[in-house]
Amino acid sequence: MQSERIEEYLETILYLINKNKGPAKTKKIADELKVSAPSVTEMVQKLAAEGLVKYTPYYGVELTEAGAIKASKIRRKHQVLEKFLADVLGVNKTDAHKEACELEHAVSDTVLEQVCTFMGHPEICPDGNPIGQGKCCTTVEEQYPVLSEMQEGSCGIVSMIKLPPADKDRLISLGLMVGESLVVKRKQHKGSISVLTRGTEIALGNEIASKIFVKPQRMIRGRVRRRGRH
Amino acid sequence: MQSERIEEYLETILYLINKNKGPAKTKKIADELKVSAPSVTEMVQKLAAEGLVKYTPYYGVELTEAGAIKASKIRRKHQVLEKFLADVLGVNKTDAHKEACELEHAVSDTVLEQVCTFMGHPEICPDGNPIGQGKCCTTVEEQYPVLSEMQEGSCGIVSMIKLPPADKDRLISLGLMVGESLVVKRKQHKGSISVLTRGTEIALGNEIASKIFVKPQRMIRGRVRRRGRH
DNA sequence: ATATATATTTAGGGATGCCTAATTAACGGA
DNA sequence: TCCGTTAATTAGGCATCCCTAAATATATAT
Repeated sequence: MQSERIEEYLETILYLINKNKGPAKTKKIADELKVSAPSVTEMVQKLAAEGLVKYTPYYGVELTEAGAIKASKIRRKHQVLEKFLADVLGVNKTDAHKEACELEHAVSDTVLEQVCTFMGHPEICPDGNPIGQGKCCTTVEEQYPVLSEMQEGSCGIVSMIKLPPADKDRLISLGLMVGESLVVKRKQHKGSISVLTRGTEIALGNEIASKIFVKPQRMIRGRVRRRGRH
Repeated sequence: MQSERIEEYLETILYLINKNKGPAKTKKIADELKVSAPSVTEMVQKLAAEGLVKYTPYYGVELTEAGAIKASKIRRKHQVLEKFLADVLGVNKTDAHKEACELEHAVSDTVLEQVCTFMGHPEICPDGNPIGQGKCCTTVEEQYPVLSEMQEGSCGIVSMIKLPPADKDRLISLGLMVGESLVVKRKQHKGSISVLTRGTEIALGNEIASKIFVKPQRMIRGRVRRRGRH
């Protein structure tokens, strides 16, 4: 497994390219990573030798296909972790960003997906940028039914809610959030649906219900096991 | 900030000392860390120079006070993270252990406490060993009231449940778990108490209620904000 | 166009943490 | 006790990633 320094450089290069809409310059990279310019030149030559960047001396650094993929992966890792730290653990934004920088290199791909799934595949990072989609995100979208398509009596666990924050908050205040188990009570006219969550029955219109992805579950003694019980 | 390699060595040395009830031998450390024996000798000399271990050539390595403290901290980090991975994210035990090995060096002290708090200051690691207490754990115990001491009408968030797993599970099935908000409805004779959680009223005996630590909260529009809403 | 400032690269080293090979110390059985 | 085996250490090197100083290329202003 290669150095986490490579990841750091790639991530920075991607960031600078996006920011300046042009090749990443040696000095900018050096400033960003708080290393000297010669260190950057050296590392960039190494990255070029590994086929991760295209390096044109005195011009700047561009990402190759392979480099861009790697960089995007790390960026996604960073964002998912930042979101997790801020939203789940309540770390403040500034710290969350810094901590995510450290963690992004230590978290495996598998665990990252599990973190993402735990949060219901969030779409926006606390820093305001959209979070890149991962395999786990598309799997949910492609393979899990939306609430409005579920049959009466079936049950499952809310896995993703693809709604704007305001709607999400409203659902949360009704007790319907990612990770929560639910049972479909009644399907009504025009796609409306009523579901049971933790003893409360909620009625949802089709526009809402068609944006809630649910992982189907078997019923266990009248109660669906909730994940994350500690 | 010093190398994460030092942390790895210290953790291993602590592990071996506990396991063999004697000084950690060079070869054992080498095997454990999958490095050569000379690498161990070298690093151990460095650790000794920094006052973290007592190193007696041909005899073995012991931890100094400072080294033991550092090692215990890392051990605790590892355990809390392992618990988190296994219980919250659902990573299998073997993987959880491996992943925790990577993460333990990247997670800051602050974030670790927040992870610990999120889980309600667990006492046992999935590996079966007891988890060392941190500052956050003792704070809860010393500063937060237990449920049985709370006044009628007061509310808060369940922060720690100091009960055996079986009792915990029973509470979970009643909807009472760490992170859940509750309102004290009625205090009854002999320390019994009834609480409202998510619309359900639960009655608890004193033995149980006196082991549930609650972080007091102000009521917000009739509903206590739940942490970790994503 | 040219002088000056800035960016970049080359040259030469240093710290860290790992390795193999060779040497030396400790241990256990005949 | 002595010898062979195993463990530990010393010696010498390598890869990674960083640095400063000096040289060179580029950009800017007059």
